[in-house]
Amino acid sequence: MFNHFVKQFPQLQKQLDKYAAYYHRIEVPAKTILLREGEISRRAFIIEQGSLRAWFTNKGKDITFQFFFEKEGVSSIESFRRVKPSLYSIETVEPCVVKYIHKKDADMIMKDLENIPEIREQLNDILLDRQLNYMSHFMSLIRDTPKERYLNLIKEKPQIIKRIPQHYIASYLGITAVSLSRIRNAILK
Amino acid sequence: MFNHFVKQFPQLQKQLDKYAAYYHRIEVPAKTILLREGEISRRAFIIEQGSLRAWFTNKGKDITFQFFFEKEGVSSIESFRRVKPSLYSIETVEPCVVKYIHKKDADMIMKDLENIPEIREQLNDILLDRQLNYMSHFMSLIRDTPKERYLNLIKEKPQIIKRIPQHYIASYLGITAVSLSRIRNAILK
DNA sequence: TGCATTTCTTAACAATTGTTATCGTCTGCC
DNA sequence: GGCAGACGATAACAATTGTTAAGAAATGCA
Repeated sequence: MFNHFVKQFPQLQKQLDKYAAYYHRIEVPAKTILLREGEISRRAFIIEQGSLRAWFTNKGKDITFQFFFEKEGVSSIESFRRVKPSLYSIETVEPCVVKYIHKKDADMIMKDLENIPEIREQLNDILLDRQLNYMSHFMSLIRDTPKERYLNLIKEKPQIIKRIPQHYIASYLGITAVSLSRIRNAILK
Repeated sequence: MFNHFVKQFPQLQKQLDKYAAYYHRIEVPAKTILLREGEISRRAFIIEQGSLRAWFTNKGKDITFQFFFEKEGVSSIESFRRVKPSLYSIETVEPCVVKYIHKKDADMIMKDLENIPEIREQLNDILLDRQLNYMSHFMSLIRDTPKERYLNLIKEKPQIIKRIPQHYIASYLGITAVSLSRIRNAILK
């Protein structure tokens, strides 16, 4: 909920704005961990300014699997909704201004919103969108080579290329930083 | 909806059973295409017996990205719900007995069910489960080597290893059939 | 400005995977 | 039973990616 598709639904956004008083606003430097892997998420975030990444550790290396930018909502959804330890950390990449809401307030708001059938439908649409989003990522990973995925990223999400350090992008593509550097070199011909 | 998580929700299953009359039952041989890539999905399926795969073509090769077995629900969800051309085909792997429901009937049933808050919550849970499922697949693809993914498949989904031809499994793992054969050989030591 | 840290590139070599082709085995079916 | 097609293993070679290391370039901050 409150995820990065919210911005596509102005009507829903309007509803959420009614609850603006429940949001807290903080400014944090780069590399600030907002949620640590293994902890239970008790806050959901919206980015006002800056960028975040979601990452986890595996065999001593950290692997980034998602990036977030302005106006996007961020939470460890399974941890937030189901009150379980998060499988990953959420950390600022750039210095950020973020707003957050506590779980108890979010739950209350959701109870309100779910009584409005129209809003309910939009929330369902958001859930479906997220699912299709992950599905299409998954399909791309088994279909495309790393070079194709990188070219695709340049076309589809240029802000990632411009604003995110390359070694984070490398793990997002499923390769090493060295390999991504070689791919970039090969693209220049 | 009606997906492979339904079986985890007996109460929901009970509700769906009330509408059993809307389901049609068919027996089809192996390699029968139930939905063709590019077509609009007008039916949702439940497998009574047998196995299915979801696949698409890319550069002349076909890539399988999901398998389904008994009691699981199968549909091209974005095509079925949003009335858009499907991004992939759905095809039997083994000879199957499947039940299906027409979209107009499914829509009607959903309208009924959504009025029951308890059921609504379970449907939401199902959507969230699917999302987490794809997310965890995605994380595994950028985290693990093909060999690790294959070993994981043996442990987590042995029915895939036992019942699905190897070259389908290979594309599901994001590698070629030759490479999977080599990995199997290496595992034997 | 200057320094420490982070980020990126490149090289050399090892390991893995892709490609193409061949061959043996299995399977379903008439 | 016999046949055609599907399936899987293997070989040889090309291409890609991983690993480790070193150094250059960029960045942030005191």
